[in-house]
Amino acid sequence: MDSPHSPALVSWLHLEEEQSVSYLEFEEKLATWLTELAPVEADDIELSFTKPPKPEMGDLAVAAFDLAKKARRNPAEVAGEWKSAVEAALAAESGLPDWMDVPVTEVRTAGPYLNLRLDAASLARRVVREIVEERTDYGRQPENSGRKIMLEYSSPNTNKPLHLGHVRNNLIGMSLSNLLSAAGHEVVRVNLVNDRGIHICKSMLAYERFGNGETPESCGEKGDHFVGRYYVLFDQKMKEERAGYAKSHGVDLERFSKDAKKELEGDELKARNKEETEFDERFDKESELLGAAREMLRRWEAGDETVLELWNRMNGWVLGGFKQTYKRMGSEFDHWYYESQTYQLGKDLVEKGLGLGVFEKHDDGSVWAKLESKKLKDKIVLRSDGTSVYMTQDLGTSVMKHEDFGAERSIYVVGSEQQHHFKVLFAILELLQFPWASGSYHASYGLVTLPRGMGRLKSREGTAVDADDLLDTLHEIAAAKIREGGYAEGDKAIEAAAEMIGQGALKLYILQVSPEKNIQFDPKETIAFTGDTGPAVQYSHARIHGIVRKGIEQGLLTESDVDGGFLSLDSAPVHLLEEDEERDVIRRLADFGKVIATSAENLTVAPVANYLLDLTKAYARMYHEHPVLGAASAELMKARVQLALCVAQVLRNGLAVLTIEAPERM
RNA sequence: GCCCCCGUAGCUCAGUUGGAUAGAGCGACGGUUUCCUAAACCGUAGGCCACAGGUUCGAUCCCUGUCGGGGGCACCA
Repeated sequence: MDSPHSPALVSWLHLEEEQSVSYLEFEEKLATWLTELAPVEADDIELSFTKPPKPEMGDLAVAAFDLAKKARRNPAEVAGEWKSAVEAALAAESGLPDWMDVPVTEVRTAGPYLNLRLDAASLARRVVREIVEERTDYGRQPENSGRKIMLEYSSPNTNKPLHLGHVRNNLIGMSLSNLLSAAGHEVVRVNLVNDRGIHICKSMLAYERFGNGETPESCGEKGDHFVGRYYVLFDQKMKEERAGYAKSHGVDLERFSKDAKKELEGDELKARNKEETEFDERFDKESELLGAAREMLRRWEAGDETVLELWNRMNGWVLGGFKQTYKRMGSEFDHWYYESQTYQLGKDLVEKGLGLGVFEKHDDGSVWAKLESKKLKDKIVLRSDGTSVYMTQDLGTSVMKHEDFGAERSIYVVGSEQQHHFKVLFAILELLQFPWASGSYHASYGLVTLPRGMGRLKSREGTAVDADDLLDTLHEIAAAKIREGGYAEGDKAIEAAAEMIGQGALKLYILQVSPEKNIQFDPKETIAFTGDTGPAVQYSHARIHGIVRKGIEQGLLTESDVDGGFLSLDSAPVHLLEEDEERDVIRRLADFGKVIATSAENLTVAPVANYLLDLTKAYARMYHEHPVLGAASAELMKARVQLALCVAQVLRNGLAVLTIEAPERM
């Protein structure tokens, strides 16, 4: 790689540059160095390291398959020559390259593989130094990508409270923002609130008719649950009306029930289904309640003041409730968009697109996007009555978002059920020739389903697992566990710990699963707190701080020893850490930056979550085998304390990406 | 009918972007406690990586097909 600096400047910068090289960059340099030594010209081959299957085989492995293929030779033979070349370079009189502050101490071949062993003491010193110097920045890449990335997530409807699906959405959105920011990008987090439409009018109408002027304050209810209750009430009243309608029209609704249909087959079933849709269509047209809701929407769009006033009041209640939940979960946004303010925007765009031939007006006045060239079905963008649809609104908002922030990439965190919508959206944006359209990306994720028989966590509204209920339940279970085990004292401390642990359990449980997969959500497993769980990671972190406290108590360490959170680099001889379990932990600590970088490239935080679980286990093994405070010498004790503190720092940094708190005591 | 995603231990999930002997947790069975928090550690059992072809020196990973599960293909959002 060419340096942008002149040779003189580089030499002047030398010391500083060397220090700022992260372990991640060290591995990259090592890879290019190896490429140059390869017995086959390999400029076009990108070497990547893997881990040998067994630790005693070495620290890094490279396969010679690609080289061998290029030279049409035997891989093992190529590896053998390669090994000789590397050994010669290591033994050269000119010494090792300046950047190689962790020397390669051994090169071995195992068939087609080249296994390298790194000097353990140097590696320990280097990794520990990097962590101690960078602390919360360890694993982060400098903010030099020059890329601004916009992330839209959460996107709630203001007619009912947040549910389990929103929880996954928020967790993915929050953690992905943190991850991309850690990878050196500038991130803008945006929430597009869906605060308008017929569903909003339903809860408004129910409130207007049956609310008797009560408010969230008057009945001590969280605003979003309050409004959600009326949304459910609307549905109930609709069902009642439907039943009455059926009766007065001589239709037996029992005929449409699942039980009744179970006995039908083929044409009979088809006929019955048709009968049902026809009935529903008729009822739809004639329903008094639905008609009133539609009328309300018309008045809303016409700017009717009483409707707008009610809408404002109820939206305020819901948003107030959402903000409480967001705050509790740690969800933050840089900017909020409201559909009520953006839903008209797309119309101008459509006008413009008509000129470009992207859209086409039909005889009935409706306007369609022509998508044949993208191998998609045409999509309506303006109804025959001139009103806009979801797609129109999203087109407008996309343009507005880009005008406001000019992000190079725009990521939409939205469930996989909307894959088709985004495929169409991006296709239209491209046809409209927005240069930034290709930077659009749908970060899709799967559903969260419950195992059957899980009624306990169903929401107050009875439709889905309510987010607040879920957080409360986890909190309570954690609190009970803490009381039982006597892990904390005082109500305040118990409550605080319970909240951290309950959320840690939930967040890690959800984030460790790859986003594209559906999650089978089993609350029991989430709050087990043992094994591969968030609390286990948090617990490791807390115990490390417990060790330091104990060390000070026992007079083995002084307050000033660990003044800055770590021991000083001089006082902790980490090169003494030679046990297998210690080396394993050090190697894992070194890998953190790579995990962050590749996870960011792949737009998923799941590997970060799994990395933390693995690090936790590796640490537990080490801790179990090798006493820290009871180490054979004071020197070794300090080295182990330092390593433990490094583990705690990396756990903390990783948990921070996942928006999980790292408690110092539990 | 067409499109997208998923299928790995009894259950819930990882799997270094195609490489060496496929890994965890839970559950089961057995062990470890005068020792820094047992919310722990160690061991045993448990696998045709859904199935069948193909590409490749090499496939859990890529391609095609079949089966199974989920989601979608609105003048709903």
